[in-house]
Amino acid sequence: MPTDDGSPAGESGAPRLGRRPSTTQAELSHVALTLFAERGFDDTTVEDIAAAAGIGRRTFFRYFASKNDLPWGDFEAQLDGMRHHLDGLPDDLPLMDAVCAAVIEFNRIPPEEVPWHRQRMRLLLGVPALLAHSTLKFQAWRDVVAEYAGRRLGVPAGSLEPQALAWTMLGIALSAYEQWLVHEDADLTELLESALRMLGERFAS
Amino acid sequence: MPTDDGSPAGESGAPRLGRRPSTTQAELSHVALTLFAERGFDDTTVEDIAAAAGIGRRTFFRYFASKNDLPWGDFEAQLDGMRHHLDGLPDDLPLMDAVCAAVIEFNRIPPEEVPWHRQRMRLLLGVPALLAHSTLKFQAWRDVVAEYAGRRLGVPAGSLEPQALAWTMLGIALSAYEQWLVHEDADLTELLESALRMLGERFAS
DNA sequence: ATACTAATGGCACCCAGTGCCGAATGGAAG
DNA sequence: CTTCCATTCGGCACTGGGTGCCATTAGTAT
Repeated sequence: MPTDDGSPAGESGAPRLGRRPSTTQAELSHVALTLFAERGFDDTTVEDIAAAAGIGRRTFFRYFASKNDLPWGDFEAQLDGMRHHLDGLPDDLPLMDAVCAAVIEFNRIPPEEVPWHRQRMRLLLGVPALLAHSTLKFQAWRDVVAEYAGRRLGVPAGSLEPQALAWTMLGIALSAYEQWLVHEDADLTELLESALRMLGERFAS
Repeated sequence: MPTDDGSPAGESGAPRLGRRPSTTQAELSHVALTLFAERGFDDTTVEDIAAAAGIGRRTFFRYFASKNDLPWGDFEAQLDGMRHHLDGLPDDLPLMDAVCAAVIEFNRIPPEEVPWHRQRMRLLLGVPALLAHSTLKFQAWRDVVAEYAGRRLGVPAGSLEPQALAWTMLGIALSAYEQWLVHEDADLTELLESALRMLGERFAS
């Protein structure tokens, strides 16, 4: 499963042994997203993608576990980034502030990548099959938040408080994303901050 | 599509015309849940279920749009119930209190149905394929909450506030469910109240 | 050249889901 | 009882995602 291979293109020092991979996850992802934009997700078969990338259908499934994983790229790496960011926050920062900061930071995207990311998210949240599949990815995201919260609160990550907090954060982030997709000119960071602020005000009744 | 037929067994006044359905959604659902409990969801094929129910594979798909829908029963009817309950709440009840009350009411289950419901939810939240599919069902649930909140706030249901609120409520409910599934003796209503209280306290920092 | 390693991709297979269409089952009209 | 009609049933063939198996290919090391 090259899906979890950290060195897909083979730049690392290791002299490389055996036949080299003929493509990369990123390459496949790119090819696929292009096809999706042209014909739509459902009308693009795995065979189409494999053909467009010049590999066999069977080989495709060695790079991605499923067609649904294509738009996600290397999500695990991003999660590691968030974990790292959370660990670097000072302990005297209130838990909520820390988590909010992490959510905002996690979703900060460089201006030049905005159109690209928009298209990706429009797919993920707009295509039912992808939206459904995304739940499994978001579960991993929630785990990151819950583990941090659990550590800070001195309770198991699986207990109610961390879990509820993680779910809430996911909800806030996704509703901000929905707004972002609808309003072409909106700024994601501002939407996130606004949504977080709203929640605080509404609950502090 | 008998899936949205309100009178599956034919008790309504209409004299019935043409051949009568040979089974019902509820019957199929029951048969399937039994098989799932025995062999597990993934190891039970639609053909198995159809055979156990004494119908053809093709006919199965006239009662349920997908294998994933089996554990859900008539979710739409329950949503109607929640809509109705929300509409009946007094207008001077603060929005948050109203929504919290509705969430708790929606998830109140008669004691005799607890074991059954536990098994259903254990499936829905434990089997990846079902968890993914559930996102689509929860979307409808969120819409109910968001529409009420939008009406109360005088803004479109699709705007940030109602959406964020609906997401948050879903998150709270699901984290309470997770606890409920882990702790055999826990009371769902208490868990929900506890989770909602927690959120209020944490955000009122 | 040989041996070893790793990726490729064809083939057959399973399963979910769908379109098509004739057969079965009922009530109502003659 | 027969005819007509509405509705469901279910077989058949097909698409498309995903997997196990295994021979083939393309590299490195000796």
